[in-house]
Parts: sequence; C-alpha cells; structure tokens
Amino acid sequence: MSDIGVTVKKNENFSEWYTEVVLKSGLADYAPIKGCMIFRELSYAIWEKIQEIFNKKIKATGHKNVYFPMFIPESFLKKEAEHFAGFVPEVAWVTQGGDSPLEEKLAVRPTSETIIYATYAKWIRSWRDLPIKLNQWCNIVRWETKATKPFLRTREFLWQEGHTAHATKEDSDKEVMDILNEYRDLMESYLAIPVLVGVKTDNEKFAGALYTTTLEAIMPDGKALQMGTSHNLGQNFAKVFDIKYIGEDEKEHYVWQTSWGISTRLIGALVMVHGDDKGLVIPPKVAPIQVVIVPIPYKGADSAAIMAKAKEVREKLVEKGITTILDDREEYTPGWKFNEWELKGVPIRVEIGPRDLKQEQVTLARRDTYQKTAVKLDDAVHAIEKLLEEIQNSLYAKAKAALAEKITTVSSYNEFQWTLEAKGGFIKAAWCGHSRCEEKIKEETGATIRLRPFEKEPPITDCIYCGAKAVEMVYFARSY
RNA sequence: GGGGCUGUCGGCUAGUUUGGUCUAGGCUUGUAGACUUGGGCUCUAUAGACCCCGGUUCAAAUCCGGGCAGCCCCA
Repeated sequence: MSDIGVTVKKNENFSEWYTEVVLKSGLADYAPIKGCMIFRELSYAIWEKIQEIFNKKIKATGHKNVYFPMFIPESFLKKEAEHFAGFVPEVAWVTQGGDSPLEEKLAVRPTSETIIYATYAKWIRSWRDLPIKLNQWCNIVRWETKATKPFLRTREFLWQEGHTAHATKEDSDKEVMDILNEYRDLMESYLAIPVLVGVKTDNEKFAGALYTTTLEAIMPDGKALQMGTSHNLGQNFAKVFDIKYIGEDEKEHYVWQTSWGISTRLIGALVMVHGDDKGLVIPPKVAPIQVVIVPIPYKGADSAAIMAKAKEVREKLVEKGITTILDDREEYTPGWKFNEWELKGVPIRVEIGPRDLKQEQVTLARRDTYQKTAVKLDDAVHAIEKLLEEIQNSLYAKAKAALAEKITTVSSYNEFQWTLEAKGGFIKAAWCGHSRCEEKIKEETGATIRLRPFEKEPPITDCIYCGAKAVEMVYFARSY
C-alpha cells in the first residue's frame, strides 16, 4: 500500500526522496537512453506555464520567437575559441547521413550562439537594423559524463535561449539586466523560489562571454542550484562572425550581444524547494490544476445532489479562470483520491459530502499545510481565490526563510570548511579576486563561488584563503 | 572525477549465499463483478516477470565475463 506513495522522508534521504517524487507524481519517467528522460503530462504542463509567463514578459519588451536548426556545422562552433573549448567535451556529433559519411560533421546544438550569429552577420547592415531581439524555445543536447538526475542534469533538456544584438555596450548591459529582472520575477513571484543575483567569476562565466549574471537558489540539502543566466557576450562573437553595422556616424562598428536562458531545470528546483513527504507541492500560479473537487457520496446519501453541487462549484471556479477538475471516478474511494492529488501537488482540494450539503458548505483542504476549513457555498469561490493567493505567498515566505537560514557569513577558512561540512548552504566570505584562490578552494572543498552579489558589502576580513587584501564579499556553495 | 550497490509480472518484492519439485511465490496494480465511500476498504474470478549477449554445467533466476540501464555515497 505504502509503495503507491512516497516512501522516503525528505529530510532522511533527500536524493532518494527526489527520485521517488519525480517518478511517482507522474512528472517524469526514465527513457531507454542513458541520461535522457521523458517529460510526462504533469511536468510538460508546468513547462507550458513557464513558457506562457515568460513569453508574455519578453514579447512585451519587443522580443520575438524564432526557431533555428538543431545541427551546427563544426566550423561554426570552432570560430570562437573559448566557446568551442568550453562546449566541445560534451558535444554530440552527427557524422553520418544514411549510409554515407558527412563531409563536415554536425554538432547537435549544446547552445545556439554560433548558428544564430552566423545568420545575424547576414541580417545586420545598418544601425536601423538594431537592436535585434530573438528568442527560441528548443531542446539542447549536452553529453554529460557525470551522474545524471531528472530535470537537474540530463543529456537532453528543454530551454529557451534569447539572443540579442545591440549598437552600444550600454544597450547590451541594459538588456542583460532587464532579462535578469524578468527571470527573477518569474522565479520569485511565480515559482515561489527566492534567488540571489549577481555576477559569475571568470572561472564560472559562460564560455565566450564578457560577463555572466546569474540567479542562484538554495536547495533543502544545502546545495546551490543555478536557476538561470544572462550573459553579456561583448563583441567576442561579433568579431569572429563579422557582425558589423554602419552607424549614424557612417562608420563600421561591431555589435554588442547578449544571450540568456532558463531550462526545465526549474521544474527540478520547484520539486526540491516545495515538495514534502507526501509528494509534490506546486505553487498555485504555475499549477496545471489549481483545484480538485472530490465528491463524497455515501451510500444512502443523496449522491445526485452532491454531484450537482460539485459541478456547480466547478463551473463557478472555471468562470473565474481557476483551473479545476472534478474527480468523479467511481472506482476510487475519497481517501485514495486525497492521497493521489496530494502526491501530484494540487494546491487546493474541495471536498463536498453529505455533511457539507446539509450545512450548505464545502470543505477546503490546502496542500501546503494540510489545514482544512469549511466555507459557506456562497463564499466558496471567493474563499478559494483568496486561499490560492495565500498558498502562493506562504510558499514563497517559507522558501525565503529557508534561504536566509542557509546563508552563513564566515571570517576564516577554518570556519568556512566547518560550515560547509556541518551545514552547507551559501557561505559568504571575503575574497581577493584572484582565480587561484577560487580554484584551490574548489579543489579542497568542492565549493565554488556561485556569485559576486550586485549589492556590494565591504569585506569583513582579508581573503579567507590567501590572506591578501580582499576586494569583496562573495557567495560560495557546493552546487548541482 | 572516485567508490559502492542494483536489475525477477505494470509497480514493490521472495527466491541467488549453498545451481536441481521454481511448473518462479506474495503484495499491489490492470480487467470483470459484488460490496463500500469524510484519509490509500473488503471479497471473488482473471491477466501478467527472471535486462541483453556469451561462457561454465547433466542442469542457470542463481556461478563467471561482457554489454545496457538505474540508484546511492564522496569530491
């Protein structure tokens, strides 16, 4: 019996708990290809929600969606040396078509900068062509050799990648920040996952970028998860792909470019941050099903009246734009349904039984706290609307508190190591700004600098590793 | 990157140590029916499996080798 639901406790074996929730809730299944996964109905519906939200945001600021080929000629990928070196270890290649070998092998895109920018070179002539702001939703292949995990690290995943070209550095800087802010809003206001934002160090920046901005969340096991990145590519790609325009000054200039992306990894974050021992907990704003109505038709009770009432409530909710389903399956008992919908993370369950009918009420059960309340039929819709909002806010508040609890400021390397072992999470420490210290710390502890925060704080000590004068406080963590 | 472990009906598993009544057992699920329904009811009937390739052997789910797939732990 117990093996229908989640059998592992979240705080006892986090890793196994995650795997169980993902499989049993119906989010995903394993594919018969190593490191690949099947996005089932539930996770794909969440992904569609994310697409809907983000599309609305970027379209409002003049971006348009396009689709470029998934095959990239080797020669394109090679053009930007740093970019090529960064991606080549995990590129999957197509070397043969039918029976005959290809003249030039083709990369299955690990990211699309090169193929898109080769085309930008063709399209951009004048300052009047700028800015160009395109985005695509597509799949990506990175042939991971490390252990894979559904949503978090798979050989193929889904994402969106935005690619823009601008006349000036100022414009491109602004684009990087605008997108970062939209990402942040998506994560915090919709997915209810608070993030830290800042800039990556040179070691951790995107291969070929001038600088990379990032959004980082913390997971309950104390590991950081990179939720999204927005890069300023400078003129690196413009120079190798020869993307030039004639300015108002009648002179030739290279364009300034940005690229940015979020992936289905976000779904993994959502599972880890909000889920509990009973399964998924999906924030109302991204829940494919927001309300489930479970009728409770006793033998001898007026089942017809209960059903009629259930349908009436559903109609009213649907009218308000609340995604509602009525679970009228006769082969399952209410108790069974309760468990199933909890496993699937539906934010609110509405129970309607003889008792409710008699008192002209419905019973509301919230997924996040299991709290049950009775509300009068006339107030039901309003109460549900309010409760959805409250659940959304409460999930965010809870995650926010968890994030705050997982940030520790340390003033020595000893304390750093001790904290990392005992507690994990983000560790805020003073850093001299040199890659060497960062590398040594990574080697010795496995932690990397996740970000250099935008909000600068004066260093409280010298560099915790080398003792030289520190330039800033940065956030370290072990990460997924 | 390093280490450990696992693969048996759709799911969870017994059997593997010590090869042989294993014609592979149980629970759950599926299907048909009855009974129930406020937290995974109960009963009856029925369906369903040894990951793949090779080796050892009179005999392989069991031992050996390889492959494929998955999980966990550490960095």
